[in-house]
Amino acid sequence: MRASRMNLTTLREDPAEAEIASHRLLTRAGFLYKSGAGLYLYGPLLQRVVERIRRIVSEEINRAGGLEITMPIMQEQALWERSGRWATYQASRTMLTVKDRSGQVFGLAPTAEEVVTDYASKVVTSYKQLPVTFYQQHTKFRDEIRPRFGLMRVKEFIMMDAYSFHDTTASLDVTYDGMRVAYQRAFRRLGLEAFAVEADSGAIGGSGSHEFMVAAAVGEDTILYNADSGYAANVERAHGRIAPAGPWTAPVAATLVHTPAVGAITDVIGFLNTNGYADVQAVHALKCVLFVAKTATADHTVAAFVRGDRDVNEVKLTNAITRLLGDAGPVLNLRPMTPDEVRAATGAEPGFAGPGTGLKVHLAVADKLTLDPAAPTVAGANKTDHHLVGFRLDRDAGVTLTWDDLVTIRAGDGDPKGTGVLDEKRGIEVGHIFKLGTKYSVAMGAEYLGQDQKRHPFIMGCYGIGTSRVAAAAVEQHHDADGIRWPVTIAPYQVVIVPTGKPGDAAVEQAAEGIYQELLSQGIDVILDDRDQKPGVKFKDWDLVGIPYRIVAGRGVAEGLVEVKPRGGEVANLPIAQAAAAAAIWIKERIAERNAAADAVR
RNA sequence: CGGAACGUAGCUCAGCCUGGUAGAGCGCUUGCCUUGGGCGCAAGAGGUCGCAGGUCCGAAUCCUGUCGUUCCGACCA
Repeated sequence: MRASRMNLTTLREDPAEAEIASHRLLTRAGFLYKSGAGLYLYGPLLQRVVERIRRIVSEEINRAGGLEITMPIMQEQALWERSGRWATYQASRTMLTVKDRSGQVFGLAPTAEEVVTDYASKVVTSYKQLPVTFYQQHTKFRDEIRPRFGLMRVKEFIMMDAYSFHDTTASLDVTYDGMRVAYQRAFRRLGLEAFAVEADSGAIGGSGSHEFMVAAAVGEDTILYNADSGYAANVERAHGRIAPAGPWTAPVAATLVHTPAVGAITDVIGFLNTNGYADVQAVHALKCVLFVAKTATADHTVAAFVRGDRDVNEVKLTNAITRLLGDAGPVLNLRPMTPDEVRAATGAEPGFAGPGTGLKVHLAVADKLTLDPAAPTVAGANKTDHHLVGFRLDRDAGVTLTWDDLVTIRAGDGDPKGTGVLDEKRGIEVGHIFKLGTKYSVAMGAEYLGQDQKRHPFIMGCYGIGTSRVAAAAVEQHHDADGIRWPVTIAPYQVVIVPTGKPGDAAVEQAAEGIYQELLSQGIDVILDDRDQKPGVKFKDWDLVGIPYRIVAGRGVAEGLVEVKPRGGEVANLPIAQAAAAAAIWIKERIAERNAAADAVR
């Protein structure tokens, strides 16, 4: 490709709304154009990057046995009602809908379990066809509350979504592990350092779920991990060991104490320390957080209790409530109570809620890891400006408690698998694998005929990779002060040739053209920068765009030399005749490294 | 959903408080100069100031509404 024909448009200044490197650089280098909030046009360069990502992902899913298909983006409401997900997606308002001329309502695919399950139920009729995996890489829609960070969180994006069908859980386990390997191979070929973490699988079915994370400070997920034991989990599901609270000098019976205008636990403890309870600490307090959990049929008021120094994990709480509700669930939405709702539930100003008498909620859940029912605590008294000191859950509770896992694990907590301590980092979720079980097949009546001559619902797995998000994650992981440093496997072009020198310098132009033609003939994706620009402009542009390898034909040409330079690497001078071969070899070596890394995946 | 800010040239922004009919830098076009890190010289094109009302002799500027964008927040008691 000749640069004069590429419609290359680079910006010298950062776009005003870009907060993270990938958004900033992709916009400045002309890969990305914002069409609306959370809506982006992929420019010619990004199109090539996405195409390469797509190809590598497809190759790996194919290798794992996947069959590529294309499913409709517009999906009938009736189909989604068969799985029961129409209501949940309407409640959470994450699905965009459209109407056709007759008024029929369609959802725009956020995922495609319903469509593919319906398909499988029609075309997969015998156990002899199992296992089978269908997948696509297609546009998805999510009505995000807040799209942001450029390509990272958008309303419309490209996702690889795969769905596997099985007759046994053992078969699902095999495919699930095969997909894990395929993902890891794909990410290594794509040049991403991704790692698998245990993920929340929701309270409904699902015997396992892992997310694939790219470590990045701008990531929206928090991961707890221990490099020694290999434990890694999303904070939404992470387990840990937490040191128990030590003893303190508590009154024998729960004692009502006037704690004027101190609602927050640290303030309450500080107040008590100077008013007769010198050794009580936040770990001895009982934190009560009030929520409203919405299900399809009702709003349930919920009180959640954790130790005073810890936080409630809303994902864990949602799952706990769903387990508690059973058939009355699932929880579609969980939100903190408004101050007015808190007053109604406790009869007190916010800040003084507790599990004693006077608390009026439908459900009360206590954290089993951090709370000891027999230990004395400090709890809100459900009376403005008052706490109960020496309160015991086993003796003084005014509500019926359910014990479950609610606490948010944090750095410094013990590794649940061993003796080490957990650390914390941020990650970008680029993939997710999930054992679905029979949730969709049972709901939708998707069955096959087994060897036993009986009908059985499919056992399913589903798997996703954020194809377009991978491009953004790659930039987050590979950039420097000058611009993007694309991994060779996904770079829009692999080599750029920059002729410099006086216009009409025939020797320079011939050298550049010769190298260009030679690389083209070798199938290398190469750019010849034939623009009438000063060298500085050209160098800046290609560093920004992130082409991995650069050949400069300039003042050395008189001595028969050109310069070669990998992006971010050292300059070397080579005879003109050797430049193309050197570039081709360098490219092939980098690709071979990626493939070797992929082959090393266990 | 709640709150705040912003919307002026392709981009980044100034002008608005104190109304008088629009500016800078970059980019773009043309010509000259020539070419090793975006910064040589000159000339030029380009905006009914998001949209709709209102006030006024006069509105980018003041008022109201509306649309859009961005950021923050949604209560851990």
